[in-house]
Amino acid sequence: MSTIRDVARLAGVSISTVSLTLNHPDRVGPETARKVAEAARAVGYTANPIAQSLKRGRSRLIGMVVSDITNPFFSTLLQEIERCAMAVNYLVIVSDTAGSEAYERAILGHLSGQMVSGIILSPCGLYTETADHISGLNMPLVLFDHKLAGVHSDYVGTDNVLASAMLTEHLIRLGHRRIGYIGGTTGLFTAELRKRGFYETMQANGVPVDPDLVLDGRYMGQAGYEAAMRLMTLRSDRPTAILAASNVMVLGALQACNDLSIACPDEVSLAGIDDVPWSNVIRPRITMAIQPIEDMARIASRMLIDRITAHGKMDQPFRDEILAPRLVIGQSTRAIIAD
Amino acid sequence: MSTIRDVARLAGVSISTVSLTLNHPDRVGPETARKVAEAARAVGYTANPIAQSLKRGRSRLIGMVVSDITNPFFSTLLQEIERCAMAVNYLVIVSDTAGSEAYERAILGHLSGQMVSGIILSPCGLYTETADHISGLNMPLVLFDHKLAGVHSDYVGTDNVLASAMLTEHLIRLGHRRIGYIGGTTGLFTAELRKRGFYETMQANGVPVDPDLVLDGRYMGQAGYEAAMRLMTLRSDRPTAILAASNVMVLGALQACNDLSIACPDEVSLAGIDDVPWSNVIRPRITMAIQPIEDMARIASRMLIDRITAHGKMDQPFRDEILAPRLVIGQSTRAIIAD
DNA sequence: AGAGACTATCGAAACGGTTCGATGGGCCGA
DNA sequence: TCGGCCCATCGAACCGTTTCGATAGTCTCT
Repeated sequence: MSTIRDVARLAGVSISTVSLTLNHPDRVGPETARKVAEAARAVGYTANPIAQSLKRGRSRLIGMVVSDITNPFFSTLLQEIERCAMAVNYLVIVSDTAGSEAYERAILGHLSGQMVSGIILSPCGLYTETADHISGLNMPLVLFDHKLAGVHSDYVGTDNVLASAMLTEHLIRLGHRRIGYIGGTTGLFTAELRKRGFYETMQANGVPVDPDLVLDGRYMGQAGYEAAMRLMTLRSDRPTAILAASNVMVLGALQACNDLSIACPDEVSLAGIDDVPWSNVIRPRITMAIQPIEDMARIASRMLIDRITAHGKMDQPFRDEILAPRLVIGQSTRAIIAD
Repeated sequence: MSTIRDVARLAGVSISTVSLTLNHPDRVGPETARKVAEAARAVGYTANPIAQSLKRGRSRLIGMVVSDITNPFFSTLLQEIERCAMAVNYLVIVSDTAGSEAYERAILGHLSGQMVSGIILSPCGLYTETADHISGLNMPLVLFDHKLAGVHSDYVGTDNVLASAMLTEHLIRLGHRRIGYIGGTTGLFTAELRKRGFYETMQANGVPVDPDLVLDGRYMGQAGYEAAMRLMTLRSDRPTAILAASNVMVLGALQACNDLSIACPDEVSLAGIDDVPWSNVIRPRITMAIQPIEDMARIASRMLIDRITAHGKMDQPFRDEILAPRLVIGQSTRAIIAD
């Protein structure tokens, strides 16, 4: 690999002039600029990013930290981020915390060690005390999906209360009154909001919530399956509909119903938040409140890039961007025949 | 952030001694080692990875390049790689080429600029002439899924011929003779092998292949959908079974059948290579030749890490690791009733 | 006791850039 | 014609490490 020295020698100027030419073209003479450009091309020069990072104190890398990259919600996010980042010559380091808060802290440490220019984080924990560890990183940060109390940063998410409210309303309109709820990890930002949407809508419609029908599915397919199993095998009367707080949990619930030979939607209605991969070939087609993931990803990338390029002027106020989910009615929910 | 100088000052030794202590503990006196360790802990020292990279000529990063990170096949790969990498203190840069060969070359250039220690690449192109560009990178490289002629490196993949042969055999045993084939991108490594498995098995069983029934689905869901549409609306007698060379294409085909109100498996049998996301809630359950992706990912990671740590001793012969796919029979294929 | 081998430590030179302050030449107005 | 200013260019310091060669000091063997 050729270095800046090679270019300087060939162009007959000093290395500082070469650097100047490359970084601030307006501050060198036209003749010099030409010579340098030519020499650079001749030796096939590209600045060494590592050396630049060392000197500048940050690299052309951005970090993305999520809890499960296998979830299409996040892999789509990654795809979009990577596209946006590459467009401005950044590479993306991604890390999957598998839901471990300790791992997440370690990763964030590593990323800041690599002097990444910014981070997109979809946090996985409750963060009673880790919040300041995160703000202590002191670099452009965009929170995604989950918001953290005590962390000042940009944020992109959907209206979680609205998402579950829409689905709950839909189920109630179909005549359901015994509605089971499989929630996300208790205490988690989105989980609490979604649960609130459920409770509020039930209450607003005068439908009582049976506490026995509200379970924690920890945002995991397996736990969703188990929760649905529990709900559908209740001794007393089981629910006529189940609302699950995430895509993997609703699929787990569907699986449970299949295994129990309980027909959906004939015997139980199923609905969930988030899009489901390959939703159009899953039978029955699930009724969902879809998060506009592509838009969210694009906005998050934009926000981060803006923060990075505006670094130094950190005075700009932080923004919350909250998008509305879209209700898509499938065949997994239907009106109750008799009471 | 504290530097090696802070440690040296506090420990009362030179910076080279600190470096020596940290990198070659056996070559310093026990007393010095203690002092340095203590000082390092006191100031909370962590070596700056960027500076190390610059000096050492490579970073603790590894690159992963795939054609579609949204495909669960690749996101699972990523998850596994990231786990293995973190275990030995490497971070992973991932890039999605969206199937563009030019983009892929650009990415590889960027990665080598970042001095990554190694790359896992699942190439997307035909590479008539790009092969040497890749070998020119001259760094540990593991090829995944697709093998490249002319590139000497480790390789992990499944037995592609076997995969399609198993499925073809299965269909023939069920009595199918008019079997449609939706292949991957023509010319691509895996696509050609899979097609070969199909042809060979047909021939071995004395079943003629109708060229009109063999289409190119370019490994994409949409193209798979269109190909299936074409097959199922043929004027002359349409196939009684379709074999698709990838997960997304078989789902596209299923979608096409649904849209045409052609019942699967009653009117047409469907089978495909690769696991399908959420296969257990897709109705009918697809008959598949599943690649053992977790194993493949683990092996690929292992290979790469081994290469990296053994760098310098590049004399070790390159290995091909070819795993057998597993045939999983679902409800999407069934015996033909009458001829 | 002194030569030679070995050990522990150190100073200095890289790695490949960026950037600050200095330098000198050309141009302006007085 | 001369002082002051601006502009283009340059040298040197620095970012935080690693590593090579040098330098003492210690030990061993004759």
